[in-house]
This record gives sequence, structure tokens and C-alpha cells, in this order.
Amino acid sequence: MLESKYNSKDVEAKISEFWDNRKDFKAEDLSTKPPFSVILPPPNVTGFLHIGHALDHTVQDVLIRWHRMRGFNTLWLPGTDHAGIATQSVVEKKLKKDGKSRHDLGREKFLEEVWSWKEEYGNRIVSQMKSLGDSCDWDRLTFTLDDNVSNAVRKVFVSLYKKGLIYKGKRLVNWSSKLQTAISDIEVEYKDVKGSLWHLKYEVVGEDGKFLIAATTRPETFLGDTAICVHPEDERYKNLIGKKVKLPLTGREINIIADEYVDKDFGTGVVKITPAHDFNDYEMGLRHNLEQINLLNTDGSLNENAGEYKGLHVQEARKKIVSDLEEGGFIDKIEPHKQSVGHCERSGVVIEPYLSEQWFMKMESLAEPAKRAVESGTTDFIPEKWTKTYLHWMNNIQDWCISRQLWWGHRIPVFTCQDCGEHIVEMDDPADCIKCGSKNLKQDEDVLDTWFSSALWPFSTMGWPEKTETLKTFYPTSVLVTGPDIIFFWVARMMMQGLEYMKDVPFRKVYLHGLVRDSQGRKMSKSLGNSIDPVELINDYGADALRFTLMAQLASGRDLKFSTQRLEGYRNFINKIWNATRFCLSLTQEYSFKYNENFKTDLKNDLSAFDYWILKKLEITISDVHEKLEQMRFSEAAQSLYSFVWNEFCDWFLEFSKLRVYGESEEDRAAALHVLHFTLDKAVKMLHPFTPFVTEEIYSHLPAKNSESMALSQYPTLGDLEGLNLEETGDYFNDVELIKALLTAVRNIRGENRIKVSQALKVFFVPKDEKSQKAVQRHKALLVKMGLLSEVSFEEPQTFAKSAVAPVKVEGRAVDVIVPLEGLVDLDEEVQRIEKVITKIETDMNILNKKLNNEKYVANAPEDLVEADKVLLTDLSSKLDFMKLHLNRLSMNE
RNA sequence: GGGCCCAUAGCUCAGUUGGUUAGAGCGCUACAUUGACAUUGUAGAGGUCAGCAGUUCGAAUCUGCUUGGGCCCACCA
Repeated sequence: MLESKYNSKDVEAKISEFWDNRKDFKAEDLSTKPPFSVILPPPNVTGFLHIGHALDHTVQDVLIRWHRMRGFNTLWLPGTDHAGIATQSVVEKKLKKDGKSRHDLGREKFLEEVWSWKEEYGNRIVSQMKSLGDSCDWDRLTFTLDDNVSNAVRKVFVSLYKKGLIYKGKRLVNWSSKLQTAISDIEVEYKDVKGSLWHLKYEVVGEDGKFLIAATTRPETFLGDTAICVHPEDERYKNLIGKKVKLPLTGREINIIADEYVDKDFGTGVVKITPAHDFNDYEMGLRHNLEQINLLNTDGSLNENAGEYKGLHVQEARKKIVSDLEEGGFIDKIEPHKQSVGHCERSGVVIEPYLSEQWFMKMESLAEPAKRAVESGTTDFIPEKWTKTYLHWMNNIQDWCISRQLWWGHRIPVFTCQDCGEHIVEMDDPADCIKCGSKNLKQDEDVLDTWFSSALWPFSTMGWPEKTETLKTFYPTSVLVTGPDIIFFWVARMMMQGLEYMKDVPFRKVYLHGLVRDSQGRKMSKSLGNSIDPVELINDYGADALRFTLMAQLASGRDLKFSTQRLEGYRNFINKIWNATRFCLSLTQEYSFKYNENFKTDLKNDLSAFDYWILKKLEITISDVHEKLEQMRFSEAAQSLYSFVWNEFCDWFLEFSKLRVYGESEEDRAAALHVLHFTLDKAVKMLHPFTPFVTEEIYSHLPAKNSESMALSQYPTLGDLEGLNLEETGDYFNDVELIKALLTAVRNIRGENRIKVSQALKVFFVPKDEKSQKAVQRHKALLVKMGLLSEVSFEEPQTFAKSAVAPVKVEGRAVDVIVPLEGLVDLDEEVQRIEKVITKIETDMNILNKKLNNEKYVANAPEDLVEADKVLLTDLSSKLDFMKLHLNRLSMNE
């Protein structure tokens, strides 16, 4: 027997072990089944699972499990990422505690350290993914530094190099002085910062006492100025072009040049030019052939070009230089200034434009096909709005700085001849120079940006460059599930490389979900301390509850605020399913019931109308869930299942069934138990992609099971209901709806009049037509029992002066419910209740009347709509009459 | 500066192509609870769908403007 409370920990442990011992989730390279494939965005190998992963993975797992159960040959390919910067930083931090740096160890020793770190923590995230229930093909788990991936990386690098798409250049790049490496444009995060605008005075040579004033936000860079620039048409300065100015403090002379880049109307109309430390100035420097004076060391301190300021860090140097400038009278004024400053996404430090030799990838030609693929709909973005973001970036694409001054990653496979300077880029490490034959070769020290290997992920993980069966079967993948924050970093680059090397897009659809925020809508971050640990949540509430919560909250790609209250609610839902199962199983045991899977519903007994009813509801739910999942409307699919299980199956059907199961008729008991189990089985199967653990456990106890694992059983389809004779449900279905409405009406009267449930009532159900008559007669016993009534009568009462009433109408059936209240309650309550009902009816009728009196509405609206309104109006009006009559009687009686 | 998104019950949100008499969960109130479940049951209260204007027979839904909030891109020293 099952425990009365669902114990998620025990069940999850048990199911995990069950899965571990089987190979249920293996994809088949050769199969006649239709393929469905997803690559898992590889998380940082030494990282923790965070709530964003939980969402991302649940979406994928729902899709994967759903397809697997529908007979697809599914591949969910898992992997982990070496995450160059992040991982290297962690290990360096650890070394620092022992007072060591990576340079103390040397490259080889250091890499050994990182590998052992990876060995120690690399499994952590994988087991966290498993505890979430990720049904990946774990045998295919790939790490970005695995040989086959590294091989693909080298192959692509060599190929792009030979095509001339990878080149080396001395350029201004974004430099993180903390990480001491170049980073790419998209790794720079711009933030608004309050700063100052210093107006510096440059003395014009030969014009006694005349100064040009140029403003700057970074005064320390004046040491690297190699020109002063004005607009060629600026009357104020036109005559000075070609002359020289003296740099403050140092007195070094630089030219006054003219360029249209300068905005005459901004500030003084004079700009200082520092080609080695500003991107615009760099361009200008190239145009005017200016000298580039680099002031910085790699750690962000000033170098020998800064003279006496050498060794100071930028921030300190700025203070000192400003005070020196002020002292020397070189500052005209200082204004407060708000500007946006680039920060290193990873380390948070201010990015310095820094002149250095780096490797770059030309992007324009690669971007072209990637752009077209999305424009033409070969790959679709969901939601569609991200298409714009993607295309905008593609249209303005810049060359990508792919080299990083790190050790952890794919080392750039370029060998340079130390004698003749030739670059050798081949698949195998060269022994000697192809040009001069020298053996004095040296491999580039840098590694590739982590995203370089990520860009190849969809095919490198499938065995490329070999023409593997995996690639044939599963490429392109069906859908990529990820967050919109990595459209540029990852999605766009996979599109480009996939098209370049596989000649096809890497995925047919890109589903972009929102961010998981805290309950106040703030981004989760370490510094705010508002991060939610999914592992903790799984421990406290169960993986199923967490998954269902995420799915129920995930709508139309917007961000979701995570609320523990909702999580609790869905934990309760899991428990509800558990207990419904417990109930069914206890009955099975009690009555030694044997499930026959070929059972048929049959109207041998009036009570089997309920079977028709729940099966019809099941049918509706099956097609609804299918439709919603097909459209990736996860919250709606979840909602549909939730209300079917709780509000239809548990609230009504189980209750109806009790009467039948505990009744005399063995035949009816068997019928009820069959439908109970049948419906439960289908419901639980439909839930399985969302809540794999509890459903798998339940399944193992069900008599109706037809495969060892629910994960491999068949997802419910409408076909499952064929042969159950559901065609005739119409009447029975609505009969049950009527019974439900009648019970609700009685409960309503009880509730509003505060009549205790222990107080049995006599009730008059007065049917208004033959169908209602039949339905009420048939289910009299049930109405008495479930309505907790003492007696039911179908005659109009002699006097219903002191009665509560409710007219009930359902799909062509109408019954007046009359409950005598004599001696039970204060009639005022009932008067109030009736008055409220009357007001509501009147408002509704007003709206309808207004509509129907509007000739244009009647003329323009679809006929059936108008017709429905007319019927509704008639109904309301008779209802109103009934209520008014009753109200009169109640009042007369006072 | 350019672009995108959001605003619906006290809270968190659903609401597909305009046709509703605007929904759910939580919370709240009242009552109940010996045979699945207190992680429960039954019932109730609660909304001028941010504001204004427009299109339409009809607007939470479409358009424009306003207000408030969020995100992305660009980077004028």
C-alpha cells in the first residue's frame, strides 16, 4: 500500500536507481521511427545547477519525454562546457589562497590542476541534472575538451584560416585588466556611470597664451594623445589647423588636425585624439596616420610611456594626474557627466580599450546565409519577436576577437616559425617549417574563446567531421531551447557554423524562454543574495513539484517570477494525484478487482452515464494537451492537466464512483473500477513529461500498465478511446452536467444559508422537461447521497413560501431546486441571496438587451451568436420571473 | 539616440485570429471533516482589464497618445 503522504525523496531515489539500471533513454542511430533531437545547452562543467537551468531543462525534458512516448526516436544530447574564463578564474583563486599564481606553476602544471578540479566537480552538475529528472542519453555525455570536439574545433579553425576568414591583427580590443585577456564585443556590458567631464587646456604653439580646450572623461589618457582635432568647417578653429599644441605637463607637441567626425556643437568642438585607448580615436588615427602610444600594461597599470605615473593603476593615476593638472592650471573646468561605461561581464571591472595582437574571425560572409535561413523561415524563433533582435545583430555584425590570453581551453593551433615568421596551420602539429624548413617552431600561447567550440556543438557532438549515422539521423536538430541572452553568443554562431560546415541549419526551431526572477521580479544574483537553489527546492518540495511549477508559470516566453507559494500549491497537486491513486488501488485490493484492458463501456446501468462523462472529459483533455504542447504553450498544457485531474477526476468522478463501488451491483462496481483505472492511467501518462518521478512510481503499481517503464509507454491519444462506444455520450454527458449543477445548487443554498452539512434536507427537484425528468429520476439515489439530503421529491411543493430556490439550466435541461427552510434559518439570509441573484440577472439582461436592440449588431454579427444571445435572454428572463415570484412569496410570508 | 516588451482580483499570473455575462492558483471570510487526500472538502467576498482618445454592431484583445516599469542595441569627446 502507498503511503498517505507522497514522499518525494524516497520515490525520486527509487526511480533514479531504476533509470540508472536501464538504458531507457538511448537514442538509436538507425531507426525507422521519426527522429526528434535536442542538444542540451552545455552548462559550465564545474558550476552549480541554478533555477534557470531547471526551467531550461524542464522544457527540453517535457518535449523529449512527450515525443519519446509518442514513438519518436528521440535524442537529447547532454554535455558540459569547459567555460574557459570562469573555470580558470576559480582555480586561480584557489591557488591564490596558497599564495601562488598560475605563472608560478607554469602552463602544464596549471592545466593539470584545472583538470583535477574538473574531475572533482565535473560530476556535480550532471548528478544535479539527473535529480531534476533530465532524461538525456547519458552515454553520449560530451565535454567541450573531449578529443572528438577538439578535433572538430581544429578542423574548423584550419579551414576558416585557409579560407582567409581567420586572421591575426594588432588592433584595439576590449581588455579586461582583471582577467588579463581580450574579450569580445558582446562580453562587454555597458552601464551608466556618474563621472566627470574634465576640460583640459592645450597651449597652441606660437600663438602666445592661446589655448584649445578639449573635454575628456578619462583625463589620464592625455599622455597618449597624438593629435587634437576640430571640424574642418569650424570658423573658430579653421585657421589653427596644421599648427601644433603643447600637451599639458609634459610639453610634448602634437598636431591640430581636422576631421568631420567632430561635432562642432558638442562641448568646445575640440577633441583630443588618443588612438591607442579609444575606439573612435583609433579609427581616426588610421585615417590620419597618427602615432599610437600605448599607456597600459596588461594588468591595467600605466607603463613607461606614462613617465612619472608609471606603475599606478588607472584609477590612482587619474586622481594624481588631475591634481597635477589642476596645480599646473591646465584644467579649464570640471563638469559632472553621466556616461555609459563598458564593464567586463565576467569580472565587473571597467574595460580598457587596449592595443594588442589578437586573432579575429571575419563574420560578414558567414552571417549572410544565417540571416537568410531565418528570414526564409528555415529556422523559426519562438516567440517570433526575437527574429528582429537576431537579424539586427546579423546586419551589423563585427569581426569576432576569438583569442583569449588564458590557458584553459582549445589552444590556438597556429605554429609560427621563429626563423622566417611563417604561420603554419594544419590538422597535425608540424615538425618543421613548410617554408624554410626550420625546426624552430612555436605554437601560439593563446586559447580560443569558449564560444568558438560552442558554435560547433550541434555537429561536433554528433561525430563530425566523420559522416556518422548520428548526424544523418539527428541533424538538423528539432528544436533548441535556451534563453534570449545568448542569441548572439551562441544561437547566431551555431547558425553560421552549421550552415558553413553542415550546409544546413542546426535546428528547425529556437524556443526562447524568459528569465526566472525572484518573487519581487528582480534578477537573481549572487550580490543580491536572492538566488533560489533548485537543488534545495527539490529536496524540500520534490523535483516534480518544481518542474510542474516552472511549466505552469511559463507562458509566451516572458520572464517568470518564481513564487514558493505556487510551488507549494503544485506540491499539493502532486500529493493529490498520489492520493487519488491510493484510493483506486485500495478499492482494487478490497474488491479483488482484475483489470481487463479490453473492457467496454456499456449503458447497462444508469450510473454508467458517469463513465461516459469522464471519458468525454478525458477526450477533450487529450486533444487539448496535444494542441498546447504542439504550440509549446506549456503553461496552458499544465493548466489543462491540472484542472482535469483535480477538478474533474478527483472532485467529481471519484465522488460519483464511491456510490457505485460501495453499492450492491458487482457489474457496476467493475465498470466503475475499469473506468477509474483507465482514466487514471491516461491522466498519469499525460502528466509524465511534466512530473516524471511520481508518475513513474504510480505506474509501477497500476494494474493497467502495459510496459515496464512509463517513460517508454505510449502517450494517450484519441485513438485510445476508440471502441469505447463514446459516440452516444451527448445525452449522458449533459445529464451528468445537470446532476453536477443540481448538487452545486443545493450546496450553494446550504452555504449561503449556513445550513450545516449534518442537517439533512428535504429537497424538491422540479424538472421542466422530459430529459431532466429522466435524468433526475435516474440519479435520485446519488443526489440524496451526495447532496446529503433526507428526501427528494419531484412534485411542485404546495407552498414554497419559506423555501430557498434556484433554477438550474444545463444544455436543454432545466430543473427548479426548492429547499424548504422552515425552522432552519433566518429567512433574511435567503432574501438577501435572492436579491443578489436578481440583480445579477438584471445586469446580464440589460447587457443582452442592449446588444439585441442594436440593429447593427443583429445585422453584422454571426447568426449563431445572435441566436445564442436570444436563447440566453429567454432563459434569463424566465429565471428572473422565477426568482421574483419567489422573492415575493418570501416577503409576503414575513 | 534606436528598438523591443510589460501594466487584468490583495499577491502571482492565464486569456490563440476582436463575439464573455472577464478566468485560475494562492491569500482572505464562513462552514465542515470517523472509509484517497488538512499537502483536504464545500461555499462566499473580491476586477470602471494603467489613463485618454479612436476604429468597430462589438475592444482586456486592434490603432494613436499619455503615465509607470523592465530589457536589448548604439556610444558624442
